[in-house]
Amino acid sequence: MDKPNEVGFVLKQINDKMQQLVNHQLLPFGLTMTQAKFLGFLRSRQSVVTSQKDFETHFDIAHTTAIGVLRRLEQKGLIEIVSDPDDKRRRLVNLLPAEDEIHSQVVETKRRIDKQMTKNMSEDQVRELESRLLQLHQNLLELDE
Amino acid sequence: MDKPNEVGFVLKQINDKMQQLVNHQLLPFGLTMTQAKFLGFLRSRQSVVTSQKDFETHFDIAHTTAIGVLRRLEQKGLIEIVSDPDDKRRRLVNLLPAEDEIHSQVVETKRRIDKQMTKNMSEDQVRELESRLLQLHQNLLELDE
DNA sequence: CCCTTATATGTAGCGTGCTACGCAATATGC
DNA sequence: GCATATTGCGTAGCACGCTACATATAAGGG
Repeated sequence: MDKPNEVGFVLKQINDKMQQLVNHQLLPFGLTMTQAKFLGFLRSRQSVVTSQKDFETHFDIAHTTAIGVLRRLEQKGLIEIVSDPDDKRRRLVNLLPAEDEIHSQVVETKRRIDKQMTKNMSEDQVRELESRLLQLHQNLLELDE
Repeated sequence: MDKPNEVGFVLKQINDKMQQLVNHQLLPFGLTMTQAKFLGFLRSRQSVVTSQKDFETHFDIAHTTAIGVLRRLEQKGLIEIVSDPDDKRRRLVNLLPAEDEIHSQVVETKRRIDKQMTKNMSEDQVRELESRLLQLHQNLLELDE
């Protein structure tokens, strides 16, 4: 019998561990990995009006997932969610000043862990890894029709 | 500003999509990806007595997570959980005959998705990818003390 | 213009990760 | 042998994925 593919197994192990570590390191800021990523995305679009839908599209998640994360960020006073007067279906998401105070530390934390993950690989190797992973992701999306 | 590391982002995208696809393909059997992995592990140890603790160790998960998954498998009549007479702290997990009936189809499903994930890579490239991922995993475990 | 369809958001409820905390049984140290 | 530490399992409760179903608004077709 041919050796079973270990890639899927390892991918999950890595993902779980990464999330666990990032969550732990973000504890001082009262944030989770997902919440930090949401804030990072929002910040990258500071000049663009952003609705809940944009989070779903960017992260490829179910809309209900986005609602939950955004609600928690709102409760922490880091964002506000307001109705769009031009399209009453849409709910727009805005950063609040409170996010400014933690932003740079959160970014630094994420950068530190990213560095550690690939610390003993050359730039070329990281690029190679990244492209293989994107390929793999593409293969999965195909199955999704 | 240097380009942020995309590896972590893509890893999560892949993992979410993989889980979603596997869960969908296992729907006919009433199983989830995690449940199928638990059954696979249990089957690989048919000659060895296996306790709940062994699942925690093998998958590197919190013991509470294992309890939940095992309980659902028990409710489906695929496994049984019994006390160890030699060490009353331990709870032993046994496969039930009902699992036999779906086993081969579940394995085939997992193999099919594994194949698809790496379909346009050579054996060498898959091995290379796997070793990079293991390295990355190791780097994360270091941070974990 | 109305009717239908598509879009954006919402609630409810589940699976699987986690932490915090507690109990009982075993192992260990003096 | 007894006190203490460790181990294995348990409950409770949270975050974040998901699906199924519902609602309101907007867009489009005739």
